Amino acid sequence: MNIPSKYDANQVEDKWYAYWMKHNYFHSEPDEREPYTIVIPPPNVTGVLHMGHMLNNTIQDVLIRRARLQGKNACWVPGTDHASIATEAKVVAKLKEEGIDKNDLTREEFIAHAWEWTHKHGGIILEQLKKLGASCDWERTKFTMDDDLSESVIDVFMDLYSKGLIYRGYRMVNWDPEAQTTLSDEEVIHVERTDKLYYVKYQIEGEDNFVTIATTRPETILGDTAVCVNPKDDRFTALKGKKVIVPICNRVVPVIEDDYVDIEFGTGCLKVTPAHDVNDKEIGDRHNLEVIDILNDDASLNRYGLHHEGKDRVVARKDIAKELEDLGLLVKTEEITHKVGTSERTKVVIEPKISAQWFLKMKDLAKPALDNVMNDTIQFHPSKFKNSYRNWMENVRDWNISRQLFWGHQIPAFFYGAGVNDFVVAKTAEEALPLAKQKSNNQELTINNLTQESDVLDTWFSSWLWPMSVFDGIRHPDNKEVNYYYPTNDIVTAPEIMFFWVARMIISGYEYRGELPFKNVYYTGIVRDKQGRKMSKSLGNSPDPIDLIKQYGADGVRVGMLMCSPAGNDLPFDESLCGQGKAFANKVWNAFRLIDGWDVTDIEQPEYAKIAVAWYESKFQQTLATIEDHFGKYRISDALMETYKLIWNDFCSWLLEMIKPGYQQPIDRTTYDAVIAILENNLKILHPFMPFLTEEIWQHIAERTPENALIVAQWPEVKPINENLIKDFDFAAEVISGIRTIRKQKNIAFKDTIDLSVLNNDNASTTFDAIIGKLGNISSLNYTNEKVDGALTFRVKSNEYFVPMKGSIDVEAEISKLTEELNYTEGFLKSVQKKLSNKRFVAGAPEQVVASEKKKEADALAKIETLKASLASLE
RNA sequence: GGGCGCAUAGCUCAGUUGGUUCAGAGCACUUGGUUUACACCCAAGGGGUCGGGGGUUCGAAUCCCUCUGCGCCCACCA
Repeated sequence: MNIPSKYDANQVEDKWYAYWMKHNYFHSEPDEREPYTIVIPPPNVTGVLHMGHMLNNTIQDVLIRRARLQGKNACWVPGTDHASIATEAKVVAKLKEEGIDKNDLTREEFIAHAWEWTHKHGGIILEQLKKLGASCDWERTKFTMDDDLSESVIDVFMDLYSKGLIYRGYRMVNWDPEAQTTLSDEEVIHVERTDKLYYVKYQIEGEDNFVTIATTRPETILGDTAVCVNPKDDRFTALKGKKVIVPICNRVVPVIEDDYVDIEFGTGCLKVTPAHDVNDKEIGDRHNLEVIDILNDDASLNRYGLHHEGKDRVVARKDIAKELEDLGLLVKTEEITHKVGTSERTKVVIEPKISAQWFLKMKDLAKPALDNVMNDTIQFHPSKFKNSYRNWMENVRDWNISRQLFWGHQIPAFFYGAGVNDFVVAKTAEEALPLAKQKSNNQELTINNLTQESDVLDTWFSSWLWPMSVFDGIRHPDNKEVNYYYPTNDIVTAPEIMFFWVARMIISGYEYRGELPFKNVYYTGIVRDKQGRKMSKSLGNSPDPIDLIKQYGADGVRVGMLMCSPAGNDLPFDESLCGQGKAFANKVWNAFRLIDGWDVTDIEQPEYAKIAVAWYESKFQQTLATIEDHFGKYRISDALMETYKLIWNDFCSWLLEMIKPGYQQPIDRTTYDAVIAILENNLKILHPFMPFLTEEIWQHIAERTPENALIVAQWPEVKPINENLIKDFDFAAEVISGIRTIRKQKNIAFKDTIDLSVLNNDNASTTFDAIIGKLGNISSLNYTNEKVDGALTFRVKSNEYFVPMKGSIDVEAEISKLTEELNYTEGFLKSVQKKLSNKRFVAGAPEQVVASEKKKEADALAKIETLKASLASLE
């Protein structure tokens, strides 16, 4: 065979990905096997792969590959999200570069541009996932604006409307002046920042007296329609029933009283601007105040801004503050730290704005979604996220689902009038017309009187259906696919989108299929740099995943990412971890090269090889059980680390060293075959983590038909564990370690053989003696009944080992070593005896604990005896 | 303002119901080692009063209280 001495990851990875694709291993069709399904969290269609995607998709691929090896019908559905706001913003920016203003385009023209952009950039991210080794069923690739998925979205909208769960209302919503659309509450991020708090005097009507209010937004003064104090605040009793004059616009507004006002804050006197603050709106509603909206959609001042009309709100704020100062109405300013709502997408400060929007009533829908997470029907990993989930669900508010954008699913509603409710919900104008005639009581209506709602739906209103819609389970709830694949098994996502996405998928799942959308939710952490900062494009602290793959191989990067990513904890990413992954690939490759280079003959199997193989088989089974346990608990990092240690330490450092034939010696066929079988099992359990490397080696080991590729091999079967063998090995390993220590201390090269005598106080098994002889390069291993004079010694448990020295030994050094050990043992004995002489311990502790303490005491006593005897013989 | 979580070796983290093999792993570090797979390697070794204080218990990294320092989520205080 032609085995290269260096492992070339890039070349190997491209080769096997192409091979897997060619043989269609990733594709799934419903059959008799148990399904194992994951739907990908669809990345933004025009996005590029970042480290978060790398982590997230590596985990999904590990899970799906493992399931495939376990003989399940593994199906990983990929796809992308149209990402309404984000994509529209990109298209707007691109058009702007070309000198085109979105407002000059018709809806159809704009959407054509958006599709062009989507076709150009969409799918890049999916190609990048292939480099990572993602074994997605690419034939099933979906896009949230595919015809069938769009139709599902519209169907759901109409259904929820018919159930009375969707309504249109004139409400205070979050307005993003940059994107010029409303946002859901979840899309508003509260950011702490320091602003100025302005104290402004309002003259009391008909008096020379003033009242002072405090505000962070002096520009909104122009929209003030009242001044409010707390009725319990006796400082302001004189103000009752009076009116004040709003500065600059000189509007005369009433002084009202409301419990909402915090007596402690500012001056205890609040200006009320119902159009621009949620609380003010509520106060306004209670007191029937006029609502004066002073802003345009881009957050510049409108005609109510008077001589400030047309200025941006931020500019106007400064200018108005200046004007107030000039008027002598600005008492003072002070710094204030508070939280300001900003747009998740555009980062600009959100403007509360009253407008007519579409809402989904959430409260009743949320009920089963809450219950089934709390009772673990759907499991969260880690479970700590149940708390915040519950908190959100219990306080869930109606979901603003309309967006003033073009790119997305246009709301299927047709207006026949200007009123908030002058509409009917229908797929087409033709279907809408009779309904409109009926609802409006106007038989004269024609199709030309109908206008479709121009708003589109929130992006999440399509992704919340993803686990169902990718299997066409909305339009055809009884189709074979959805019945087979749904509910899916796992969803792997970031806690940041728990409310945006996870919660809503659970809600829609129960509403439309009456059951959970997935059984497990695995929350990944945030990928951070060494300084603990979140990796982001804007900070420029994120390595390019594709560069990493080029440098370390996809397998290396996968291992690097998983080495440090416990579920739900942030991942402090350090590129050197990828180096560790690459080193591991190299290690496995070289182990294979060693085995591959052996000359196999039909000689008899040596006893030590038989034992070594039997030991590893048990060790493998024991470790496999641990790995399965980790997987069961979604502790992927631990599963990987366990696999890593098994292969590096137990397989390479111990087993291969134990059975390795001497220089230019052949190996017997029995051992060789056993080692190949062992290697194959190792490759199987390593495959989910390092798919490329393992397939490469697998295919080198033997000629494989496509049916016998590693990717579709069978997960190792469970066999009984010989625990005595493992125990005996551990003992032998300590002996070998003791020999190595003496060699190092005395500078005895490995190639020089040594003799070893044993005083077998511990009655230790002799099973591994041949192996001790081999790995210790022992010329003769003798059992003895008495101490050996003039020898170096070490102890394992209560066994004593003697390495006779030909020349003189360093008596002083031996004495000090033994004395140190004696002192330690005596101290240890003392603490054990103290415990045993405590009556309450003996009475209170479980029997086995007491017994073990007694055993410790006896062992220590025996050890002290032998140590003393050794010392005596030296002195 | 409400809620949740974290603090264990230089770094990143395990440590399940308090008790055998409880103070661990990987990396890093120190020392030695290359004719016989791998220096992306092998071997040996050092390193922690388990954040501070108090309590419960025969016994606490583990349970309780408290303090300190971080992190996250939610929330309409101008």
